[in-house]
This record gives sequence, structure tokens and C-alpha cells, in this order.
Amino acid sequence: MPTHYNGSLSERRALDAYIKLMRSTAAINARLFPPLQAAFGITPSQLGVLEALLHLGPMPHCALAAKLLVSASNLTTVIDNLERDGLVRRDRDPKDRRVSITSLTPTGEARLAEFFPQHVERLVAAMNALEPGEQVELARLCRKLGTAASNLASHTHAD
Amino acid sequence: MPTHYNGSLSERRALDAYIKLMRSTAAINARLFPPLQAAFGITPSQLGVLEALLHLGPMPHCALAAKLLVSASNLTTVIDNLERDGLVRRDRDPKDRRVSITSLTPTGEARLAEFFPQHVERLVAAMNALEPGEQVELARLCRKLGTAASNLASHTHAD
DNA sequence: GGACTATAATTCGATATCGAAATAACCGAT
DNA sequence: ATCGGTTATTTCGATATCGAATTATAGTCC
Repeated sequence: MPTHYNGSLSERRALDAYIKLMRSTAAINARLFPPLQAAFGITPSQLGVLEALLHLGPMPHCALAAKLLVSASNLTTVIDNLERDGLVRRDRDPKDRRVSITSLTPTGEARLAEFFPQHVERLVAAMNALEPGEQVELARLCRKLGTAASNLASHTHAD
Repeated sequence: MPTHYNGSLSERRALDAYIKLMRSTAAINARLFPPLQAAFGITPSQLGVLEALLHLGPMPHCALAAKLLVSASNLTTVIDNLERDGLVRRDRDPKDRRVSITSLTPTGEARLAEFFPQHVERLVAAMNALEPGEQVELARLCRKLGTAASNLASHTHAD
């Protein structure tokens, strides 16, 4: 008589999907990043920054933080380390001197060229555990889920 | 004439699925954890530990680390903080004095009871952006993906 | 039973991450 | 031209995270 568990069936379905979602991302990233870090000393966060700069060009700090979905203060730390290693540089925007624009250095571009193809290869290999149609379906479901989660602003005030 | 991009179509499919997978987990967790942390001071990692102890009972350190897919050294830090706050306790296993067994304290159980139902509610609400059938399909795809990624041991030696 | 090996947990140093507070620069109104 | 509010970035303190090294205990082999 599971009267206490009235939502249990749909709850278990949702929880199961959530857990598998979290585990699959953890498992994939556990395959993807350790080789990168061991061979090139590049952390996942650093890769995110380098990749964004490669694809989108030099960017203001806050735009980069928004793009990567991380806090500005966190990004400061990551860029500090990349700058120390000579992979990126910061310049003040002459139009608005509050703004710090980060860009790849030639060294950064060269480093990226060394490891990026391999990284993409590993990524594609990992995703190829799914058939093409399944990849498309996964992308669709994740987009639907992510969009909904992003749009829920602050509906969480319990009644 | 995209001769340079010979793998481009299947690559883009895989990359797209990967990106949406990562973004959806980030978006969902961004909805789930800040309220928990603001109202109860519980971090995501701490929740993981408390939840495992609730469902599985007292556990050796290394078993807990394996369960949560985190390193033992990381787990030490998380448990240190939980112990400091009185939510868990450590006891040496009398059978093997190397082993540290972590368990919930009455305070920990009480705290869990305060916030866990709300948390599950938020989680289910977030996942309900997908229809029941879609949740099942997402779970299947993620399980397939995660299992494959876990089984690839070290096939990454480039030729 | 003493030496060697293996395993459990912690410590250590580095990076990442957040929110709150501090700084600096811009902008609008007067 | 200044006051006050806004926005961009950094700083600070706390937690998380990992791998490598360390410490403590078990187990094994002779």
C-alpha cells in the first residue's frame, strides 16, 4: 500500500533519467580530459576558453563567461593561468576601459593545433557508441531539457 | 569542395550531441543546487555523500569514492567538512583498521529529511520538461553512452 | 616472525569554482 | 562637472577536485 509514494512511478522515471544523464557526462569526460591534461597540461576549463577564442575570436571577459556558463570570478582564475603560460593575453578595450579583451597568442594557437584534432577524435569516438540517429535524438532531448531548465527563472518558490 | 573536412558531417553530429549533453547537465544543475546551497549550506558533493549514505547505509571510504566516481582524496575533503558540521561520522573498521567507515549522524538524517523531498521535487520538475517516453529514451541513450565510455579502458594510444 | 608487497586513507600542491565585496570606469541627470 | 547608479573585472574566502607522495595496516612468502 504505497500511499506515501503516490508520485513514485513518475518520480523514479525522472530520477533514473537524471542519474543516467549525470553519469554519462561524467564517464565521457573521464575519458576525454585526463589524456589532454597528462600530455599537454591543459585542464577542461582551459580547453573551454581556448576553444571559444579559436572559434569566436578575441572576446570581452563577461562575454566569455556567459558563453562558457561560468562565473566571471572563476574565469579570472582560469585566464590568469593561461596568461601565465603564455597561451592567451589580455588587452583593455580602448572604447571602454573597464573591459578586458582576451585573445589567443601565437603560442596558444600553436598549442591548440597540437592537441585539438586528437581531442575531437576522442570525442567523436566516444559519441560513436551511439548510432547516428541516436546521436541526433540525444541532442534533441538534451536541447529540450536544457532550454526548459534555462528558462525556468525563479519559479521555485514553494507554495 | 570541403576535401579538408572529410569527416565533417559525422563529426558535427557527434560534436553537436556532445555539446548539448554537456549544456543540459550544466543547465539542470544550475537550477537544482543553488537553492540547496543557499537555504541549507549543502554543496552538490555533500549531497552526493549524504544521499549515498542514506540509501546504502554506512560505507568504507573507498567504496563511497567508487560509488560517487570521485577520487579518494577528494572524498576525504568533502567528508572532513560534513564531519565538522556534524552530519556524518567516521569509525575505524575493527576488522581492518585501515578502513574508515562513514555513516550519517542523527543530525545528518534530520537535515536530509528537511531538504531532500524539496530537492527531489525540483529534480522531477526539471526532468518533466520531457515527456515520460522521452525520459525513458534519454535514460537509454545515456546508459548506452556511459557504459561504452566506461568500458574503453586505454585505447587512446595514437598510432 | 621478519621483509616485501599490496591496499586504505590522508596530506600536499595545484587548479577550479562560486558568491560577496571591492575597484574602476562609464553614463545619465541635473 | 559632479553625483549617483550601473556595469566590468578582480580580489577574497570557502569548497571541490585531482594526482602524487605519505602513512598505516594487512597479507604473503621464505
